[in-house]
Amino acid sequence: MTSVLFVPTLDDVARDAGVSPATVSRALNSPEKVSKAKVDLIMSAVERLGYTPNFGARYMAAKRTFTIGAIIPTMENAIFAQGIQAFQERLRSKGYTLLVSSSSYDPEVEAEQIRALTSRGADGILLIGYWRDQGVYEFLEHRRIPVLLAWAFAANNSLTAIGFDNRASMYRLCDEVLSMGHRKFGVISGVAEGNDRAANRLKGILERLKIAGIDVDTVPVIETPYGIDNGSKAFQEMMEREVKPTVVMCGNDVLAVGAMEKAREMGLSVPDDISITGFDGIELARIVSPKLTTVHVPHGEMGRKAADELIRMIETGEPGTSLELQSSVQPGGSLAPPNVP
Amino acid sequence: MTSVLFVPTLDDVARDAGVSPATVSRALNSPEKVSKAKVDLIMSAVERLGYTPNFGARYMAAKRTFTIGAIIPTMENAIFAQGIQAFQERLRSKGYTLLVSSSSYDPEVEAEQIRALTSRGADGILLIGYWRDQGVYEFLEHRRIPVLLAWAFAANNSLTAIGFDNRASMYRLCDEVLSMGHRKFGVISGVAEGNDRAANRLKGILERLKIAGIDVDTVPVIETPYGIDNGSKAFQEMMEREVKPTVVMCGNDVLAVGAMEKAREMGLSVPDDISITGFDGIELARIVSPKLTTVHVPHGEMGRKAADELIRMIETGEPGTSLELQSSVQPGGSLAPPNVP
DNA sequence: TTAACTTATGAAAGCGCTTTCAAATGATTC
DNA sequence: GAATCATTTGAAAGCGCTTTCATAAGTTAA
Repeated sequence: MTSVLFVPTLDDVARDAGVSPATVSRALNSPEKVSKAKVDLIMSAVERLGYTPNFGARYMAAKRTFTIGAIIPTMENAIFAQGIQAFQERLRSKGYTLLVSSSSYDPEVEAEQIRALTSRGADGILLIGYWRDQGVYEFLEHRRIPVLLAWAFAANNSLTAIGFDNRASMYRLCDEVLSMGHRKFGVISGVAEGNDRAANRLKGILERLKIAGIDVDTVPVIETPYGIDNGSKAFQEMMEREVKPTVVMCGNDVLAVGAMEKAREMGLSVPDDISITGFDGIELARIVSPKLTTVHVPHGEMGRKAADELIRMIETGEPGTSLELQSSVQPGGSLAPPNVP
Repeated sequence: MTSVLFVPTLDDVARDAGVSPATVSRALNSPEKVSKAKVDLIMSAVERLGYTPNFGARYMAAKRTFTIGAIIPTMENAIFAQGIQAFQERLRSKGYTLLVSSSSYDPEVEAEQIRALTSRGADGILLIGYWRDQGVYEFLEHRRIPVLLAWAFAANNSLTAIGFDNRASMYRLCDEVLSMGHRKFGVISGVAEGNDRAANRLKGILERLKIAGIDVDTVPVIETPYGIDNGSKAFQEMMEREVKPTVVMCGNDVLAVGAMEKAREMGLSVPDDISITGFDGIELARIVSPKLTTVHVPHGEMGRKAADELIRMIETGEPGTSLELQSSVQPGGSLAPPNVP
């Protein structure tokens, strides 16, 4: 039961409706320029034939596809999920389609995806964080493809970003931890190389500790890719060392939850024996017990604002305006004053 | 510092290399048809000019884009992450680009995304599960776009699928639970309407219970969207009822983990006071304590095989071959015999 | 009624690529 | 050395759309 292969084109619609292709095109893209009667006629022909525009052709003729690309480092865990979801919903409500790729934290792959997306006519692109080869930015600038960065914000950077200050956010959380009386820290960080978010979070901790008069060189820091398992492994490694910390600050919630589970497994009570903190404020952080003390990031707001701004850049051709969003410390039971034995 | 807007075309490359556009096209797409000397000449021109093909034009001329689309119900939790990651890696290794959209479990949105992806020239499409409006399949068949379904497998269905039998998998897990001696069941299912995976998992449980002589009508079933929080809420609701189950079987790991956390919060010990099971075998299931008894699904294998088969369908034009993968019960500490008081 | 605008429509060019077809070149055979 | 065949190349058509430009039709003003 194979149907006849006939994919209707705009010309077919025109013929069917008894008008010219130009009129069909206008009826579809700017109906206010076409008489009401013809619009109706054309729309019913579209319906009848099951016409869908060919975006390749549309792109060639108009250089517009109403498609926006986003490249995220990973889909493996939920750190980007909520923000991207909000981003997509907002785009959709404004008539744009979001296409997502993931780069597995590999700069080569990311560069390739960027080329793929622009070759396929993306009107604009969302990327995560700042750090990437300068050539990538030159390529995009050269092609006049609007780019917006999210999940990070740096005041003195000319690139358009809508995000939060990872360093300052972690700095404030560290404040909180210090105010509880902790002096013996451990850090489980994401891989900082090539990842400005991870690097800045780490920096935020170390800067604050230095100011607190703590010898930063003695603070154990383990870098590991985001992942629950990796958090567990890193925590175990850290607790097997000579000097044990009273608090372990983790680069994100996923690592922190891994650490918490390992602590439980090792018979350590959180927060009585050890405090643990996270970053991101994903669902997971609220659900573990005790709740994770973490940094709440306004994912939804970030996604929506990013969508609005990127569309504005695309439609006006103006340069983008960066926006810093505020994060906040989200208290949970996983952080408490250290137990002085 | 704005650079001049000059996006080189294939014609520019041809001019630069002193050959015809046809030769450039061939050098790019089937270099074996062009003399070695010219290929080198052309490649260095490509390099020098920073040429990237325009896929819109390529699609128009050749109806091929080396792009594959996948539409997954959600990115909010990790249930599809691992499989899609494997799918993407395999596609990439074969020269295809994966573009992902998420439908938020909304059939309307999914249909729209399918149209969007085909309009943009996807060579093939990956969808999750079977159930969707017949019109969608007709549309795709009519356009001759190969479709492959994953995460499900039904023997007597003509659609090509690479996945596992959700009903049978859950049936076997239920076997296991029964063999522990449980007779009082509770079920926290995903929303079954419009979701064959959720519906079949539920069916698997109820069928098995019926055979075990349990009055299925008395088994409490709560349907709720996948989400840790929702699992927690559902669990609480279930435990507040008159008759309390000794085991709660959940539609996936995310719900199960939510249930486990709520149990802990309510002061119920797992598995002493209550057993809990999941489905999927994601990282989360291994990391909670006790480990979750769940159904292990071969995500990676499924992703890779799906990529291979979809590419085969695209490149040969032949109809696809379905493949059933085997799931297995993954034992964890969350399931134990009921405590007879 | 006619001039002066507006508004609605169509003809046709062109976007950047692939591919068919024909021609040219080179290699092989008798 | 001519005939045959394989290989390499280029000219040109065409994919489905948008948009400019020109024209036709409908309004308003004089």
